[in-house]
Amino acid sequence: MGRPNTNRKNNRVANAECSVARAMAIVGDRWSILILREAFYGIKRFDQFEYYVGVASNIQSNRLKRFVDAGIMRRVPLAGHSTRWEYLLTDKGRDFFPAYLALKRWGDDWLAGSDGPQVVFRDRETGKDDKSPKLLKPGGRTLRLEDIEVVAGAGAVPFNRKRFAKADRSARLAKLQRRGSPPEY
Amino acid sequence: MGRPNTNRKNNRVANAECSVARAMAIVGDRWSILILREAFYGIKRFDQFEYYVGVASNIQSNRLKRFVDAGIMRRVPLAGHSTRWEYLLTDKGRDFFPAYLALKRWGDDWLAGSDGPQVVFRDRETGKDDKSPKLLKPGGRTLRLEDIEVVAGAGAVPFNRKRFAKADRSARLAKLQRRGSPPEY
DNA sequence: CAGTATCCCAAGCGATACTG
DNA sequence: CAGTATCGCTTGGGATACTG
Repeated sequence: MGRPNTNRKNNRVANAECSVARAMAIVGDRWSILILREAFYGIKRFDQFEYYVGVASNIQSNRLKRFVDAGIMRRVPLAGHSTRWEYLLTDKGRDFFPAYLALKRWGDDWLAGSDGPQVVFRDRETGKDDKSPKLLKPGGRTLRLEDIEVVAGAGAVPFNRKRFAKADRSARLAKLQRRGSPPEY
Repeated sequence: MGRPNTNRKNNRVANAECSVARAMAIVGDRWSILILREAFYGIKRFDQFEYYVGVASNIQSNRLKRFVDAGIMRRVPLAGHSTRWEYLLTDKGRDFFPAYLALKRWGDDWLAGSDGPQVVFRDRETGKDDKSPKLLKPGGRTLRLEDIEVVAGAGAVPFNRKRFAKADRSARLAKLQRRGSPPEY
């Protein structure tokens, strides 16, 4: 960090408590999300993951173990066999789907080839092909960064409690109203 | 991959075209998402990122460059200075926020400490503290993996077009109806 | 089929020093 | 302040070989 960052210890704690940092510790590498992608597409067996993801078997083995340890997948015997297995998503794993979807939506909007996305999701009820949905505000409008303000949560460590103190709100709001708009990013 | 995966070339192509894989090539490492987090919280300057993220300056320098190259941030002179800069989110960068939020929501739901999340987002309009919103179906119901079916998109490479052929739908639906429910994950 | 073991290289990362 | 340069360590990853 160039000059010593004397704050390092504080943000070590803050990062350890950051739920996004925790999520990235599980899925934040090159292959994990691709393996999850295949799981969302219905893939269950080792060799099928291998085939569709194109990852080395040692790496995949490592990732699947990590997923089982993290409670994202469970490893169950394939019906009738004692030495063959399936890797099935748990509730926790299935619940990651919206995050996958939001990532996909961003990629489709900003990184896709000119021909459009590789896959789309079709609603089972309506049969309609939809682009991955955007995050909506409860009212139904698309949620944007500008719509929100950050405040400390219930479990905030001191470092974050100070930083995002709710007390700031009135001061910050006043400032906003003087400027008439949310901060420029 | 143990035995040679003769399909490797195909999924190299398929992965290169996968918009999630592309997204992860930009933000799929330990630090990127934490730097983005700070940007979403309003941080703009090099030393402030350093302070709040706790990353080594060489790594951070590298990531900020990557972000600028990827069009997620722009580097602009700080008002009045010629040798000081700000890193501001572009539209593309700001539009990543929902993906960040979905990730956070999953982390808060499944990985947070017992005391609750570190930070919450407060709606600027209503002033209400909200958990990060879930993805909603257009109707308003929470979107779940079971609600959708995967079909090839407009830009699908042959590998994916075959795999997710829309023609499968009737066959798959019939199968589903026989079973009465979506595939077990 | 479903992995494990090994080897070796490349990249990531942290610490420190240095510069305009 | 805002980085760059360098060094050495550690991790990730690809290829191949091997096992029950």
